Amino acid sequence: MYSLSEENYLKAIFHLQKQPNQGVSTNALAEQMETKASSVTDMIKRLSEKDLVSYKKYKGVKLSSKGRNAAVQIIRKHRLWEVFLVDQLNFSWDEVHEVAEQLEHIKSKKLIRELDKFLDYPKMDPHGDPIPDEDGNIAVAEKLLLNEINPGKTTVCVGVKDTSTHFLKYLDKNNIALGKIIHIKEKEAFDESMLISIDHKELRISKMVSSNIYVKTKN
Amino acid sequence: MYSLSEENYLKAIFHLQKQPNQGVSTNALAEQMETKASSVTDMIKRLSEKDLVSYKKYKGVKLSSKGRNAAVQIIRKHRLWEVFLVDQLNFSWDEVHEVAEQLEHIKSKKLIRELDKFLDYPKMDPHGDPIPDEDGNIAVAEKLLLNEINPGKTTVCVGVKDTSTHFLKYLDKNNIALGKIIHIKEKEAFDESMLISIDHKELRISKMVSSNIYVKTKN
DNA sequence: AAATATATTTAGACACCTCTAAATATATTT
DNA sequence: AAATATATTTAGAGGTGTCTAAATATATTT
Ligand SMILES: [Mn+2]
Ligand SMILES: [Mn+2]
Ligand SMILES: [Mn+2]
Ligand SMILES: [Mn+2]
Repeated sequence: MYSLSEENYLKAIFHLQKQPNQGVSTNALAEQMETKASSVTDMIKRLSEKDLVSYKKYKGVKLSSKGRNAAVQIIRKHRLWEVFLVDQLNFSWDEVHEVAEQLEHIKSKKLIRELDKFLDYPKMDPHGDPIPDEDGNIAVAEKLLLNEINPGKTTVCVGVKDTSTHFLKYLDKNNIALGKIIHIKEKEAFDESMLISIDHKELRISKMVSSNIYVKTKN
Repeated sequence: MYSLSEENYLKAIFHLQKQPNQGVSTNALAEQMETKASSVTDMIKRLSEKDLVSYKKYKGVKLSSKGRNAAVQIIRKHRLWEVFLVDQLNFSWDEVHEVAEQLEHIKSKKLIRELDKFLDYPKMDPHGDPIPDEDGNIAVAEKLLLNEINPGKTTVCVGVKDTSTHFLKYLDKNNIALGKIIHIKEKEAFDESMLISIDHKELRISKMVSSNIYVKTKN
């Protein structure tokens, strides 16, 4: 199939292409891949050769449907493995990403199908991200960033945007987790910090924090 | 740590070095790795550079203790994953090897420790091979090849030498599996074929078969 | 519109791992 | 011991994926 490197590029392009439906820039891709722009250009040409992306010089890359499909399958595997690690192997949500980055490249249809069954067909990974189904469909959850919600509202935490160990550990320390009820008491105008309450305890969080927590407003 | 290729070479050397305690020949290694002798020589030099093997031109390679340790850890991972696939994910013993070949290269101490715990510290893989412990110790089972046993004896199947899909499927078809009681009724002198009984049913097997089944004599 | 800054590509190199063909060393026959 | 066969290494090359430095294209300022 595709090489480890190719798979990682496809995934990176997919993630970057999310918001705008236009081409992903070489520089953005270089940053995501932690490599140099020139290396990206090289790889893009190879991917283009294999019809995994469409590429016009200086205009960025877009995934072809073939490329998108490959990317989604890798993301499916990544997220299923993350569920496995947390639910079955006692990993915490800040420890899984690195290992899942490796496991997502294992090639075996049967493996991933059986893993899915074994985990009882989970819909979400430990960070609240949806798990694509076998056909590549991804459920779009109605979720908003906490910093966009007005004071007075009560919400449920349904995901995180930043999935870095640092951020996740901060959340653990402050009792913020998926499913937790977050009530917004105040929003400071000048720095957009918030006073929230979780488990009947008050907590002040910066915009940096509130803009990385996904919530669903609770009726 | 080590590259995928390096790990596969280390494992191959380990397996070939088993019987004799002398160097593994370039050609033997080339065959095992399904590659060319010249490629082997190249790689051996790199492994030697990293003190993973000792190498004298024209005299073959031996694993250093560093190399042996690396090899054993990979084998530990391979066999633990095989147990996982069979016990938890409904794989049959002839399907696991290919996937385990990939999974054995995943790098995570915690993963393998938790997997071991999750599987309740298995001692054997689905083919009856011992799983090395965390320190690299490998239990030596008392086992003999079926073709070395005399007629009249009753034995238990404890392992297989050939782990190819073909052979394992043949065994499935004939109800031969780990733990099965095998009674030896006759041994034909001229072709060393055997008449055995399993589950009260008689079966004639060739030397090719009997010399790939490990058994333990039953009292 | 020209000048400047930024983004992207190209050129040339290198590490890793593989290959074929040729050279050399070791083992086996005669 | 010489001849032959086999095993191993060396030489030279290619693919993948990366890098730095230089060239070129696009975007932003003035
Ligand atoms: Mn992840
Ligand atoms: Mn995730
Ligand atoms: Mn195996
Ligand atoms: Mn096995």
